[in-house]
Amino acid sequence: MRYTEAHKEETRKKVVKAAAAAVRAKGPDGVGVAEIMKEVGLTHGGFYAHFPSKEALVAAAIGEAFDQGRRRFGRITGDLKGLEAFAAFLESYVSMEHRAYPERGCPVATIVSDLPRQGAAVRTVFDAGVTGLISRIAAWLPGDDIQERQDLAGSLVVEMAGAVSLSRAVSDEAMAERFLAQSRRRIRARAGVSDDPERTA
Amino acid sequence: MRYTEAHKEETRKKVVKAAAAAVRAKGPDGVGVAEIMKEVGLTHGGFYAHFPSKEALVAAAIGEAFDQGRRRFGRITGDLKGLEAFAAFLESYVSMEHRAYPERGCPVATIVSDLPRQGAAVRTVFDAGVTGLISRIAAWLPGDDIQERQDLAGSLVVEMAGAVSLSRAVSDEAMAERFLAQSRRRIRARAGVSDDPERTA
DNA sequence: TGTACATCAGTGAACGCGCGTTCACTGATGTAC
DNA sequence: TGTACATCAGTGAACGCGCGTTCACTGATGTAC
Repeated sequence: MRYTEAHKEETRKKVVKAAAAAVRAKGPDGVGVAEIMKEVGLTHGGFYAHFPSKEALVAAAIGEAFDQGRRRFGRITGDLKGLEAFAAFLESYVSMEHRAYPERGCPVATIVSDLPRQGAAVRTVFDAGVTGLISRIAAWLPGDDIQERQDLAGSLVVEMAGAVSLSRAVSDEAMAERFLAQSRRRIRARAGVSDDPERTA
Repeated sequence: MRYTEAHKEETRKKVVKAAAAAVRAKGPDGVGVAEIMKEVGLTHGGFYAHFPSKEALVAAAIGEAFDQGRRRFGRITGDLKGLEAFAAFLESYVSMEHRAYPERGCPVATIVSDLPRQGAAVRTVFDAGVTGLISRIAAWLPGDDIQERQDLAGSLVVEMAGAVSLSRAVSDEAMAERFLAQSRRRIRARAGVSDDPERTA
């Protein structure tokens, strides 16, 4: 079979990408190695040519999920700066759309409560992802006190991710929508975003 | 073996109680039927004399966890009323103590992200639990507009549960403590609780 | 009051299943000569 | 330029394990007579 030089790296990427979606959709313990390999068109036996263990894959997958989030929200905010960028990010994050597609959404909202049960490698990647996310948001907030911006950003992330994960946890769609709408409105107020007239309260 | 009339009911209660702790500690899919029966001093075979399936046990366990929460926070708030009761509840909920003991904590903060993967019976119980929790908090908030109080309570629960679950998800204790302290401070401000001098910002 | 039988919570072996991981093997291609 | 060998990503059978669930059985007690 012997493949070209770049082939192995490409396969690895495909596996990580598939895992990044699967981990968010079904949780780290809900996905199987065989299942992910099959999605990529391979058999499970070949897995260990790429990863030393399932845990290593889960760690890589969560890292990839955070990277996707970064790129995605870079695209969403576009050329916007400061609070306008944050407002755009917020609308897209705290939304029924985000709720509906965990497999391509923010890993924080998807797997928070799975994390305490994960191994050290996974948790390290998650810590870094959360720190990065908060720093990016802090950079959009006004004010000279960096620590204060960081702290506010942390609290905003807590409510944003909390709203999306709780909206997914309840099966009543109306309740879910209410959580999201309320959190969106209140987060906007807390961050100092001026009210958007097209939005309902 | 034949037992007294009340015996079966007592056994059932013990099983549910053990499950309520285990489900919060390890997640609904992380606990085994055999493990829980063993904790109660029985063998796994007898399980199906009490429950039709594992899912039924998980549903009962989550209901029990919400009930425990209700009793627990009734104890904590004591004779306090209105915002004072809420403030006491908040201090105890958004705390390192709560973070450290998921097995006796609020089920919302413990298993949010497991819920979308659970069956209908479990999700129904969870919906009811969340609704009850929010209503109790809404009753403590000031204002005449019931809907507005309910909405604010929802947003507060989102941040409270979000803060505790995110604080558990990160392994860095300092980061965890910061999340909790910041959320506590900002939730107090949002709910209109007057600043408590003994507390650091 | 005494005896035979019914009840049923709990036992423990067994089931089928899916999991993570291991391993001997394959075979197309790169490399050495 | 041609031939022999080494490489190694991927295959597929097999492993040990723990899971939820089933089931024939037990045996102390309640009930019928």
